[in-house]
Amino acid sequence: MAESAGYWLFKAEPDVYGIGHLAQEPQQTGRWDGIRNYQARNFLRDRIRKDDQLFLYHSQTRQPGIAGIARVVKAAYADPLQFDPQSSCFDPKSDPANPRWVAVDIQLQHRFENLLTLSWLKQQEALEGMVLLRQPRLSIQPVSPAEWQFILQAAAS
DNA sequence: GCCAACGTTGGC
DNA sequence: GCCAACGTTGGC
Repeated sequence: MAESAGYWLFKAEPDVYGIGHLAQEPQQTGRWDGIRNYQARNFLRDRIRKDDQLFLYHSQTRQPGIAGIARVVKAAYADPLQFDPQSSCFDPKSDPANPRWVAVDIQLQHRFENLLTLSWLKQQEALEGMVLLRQPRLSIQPVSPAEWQFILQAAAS
């Protein structure tokens, strides 16, 4: 049986690396690295596939919310930052033969004209079950097909 | 395996 | 900057 592409939400701090930075990259494609939380890592490593789609969510900013859509163009591979002693994401305990942390590459697909704000998302009955609202600190999280469709429709209108 | 101490996230 | 929620660490 063919498995349909998955839907996800990735959090970004727009001051550090947000949708604006991704838009500047060649082919609007960038590496999603620096994930250092096991639950998020497990989604990245074990569940996220090439061609899955994701919402880019801006956190740690004056107006948090969903800024646009991207697509996974390369599935999980070892995050190079974990082996770079200069990096704030350096992990001396990660074994190169069995890397602890992974990255994926994503390509920007669409930047919403208007941010779908967190306060708006919270008001939608259809989104009551969203992981974003139930587990606010998880940086990589699944989105249900119904939630995905609902948000896409709202962004288009 | 428990749990206290500490660190991080992220909305406000 | 504050603080609640949650994750990680390390002694025992």
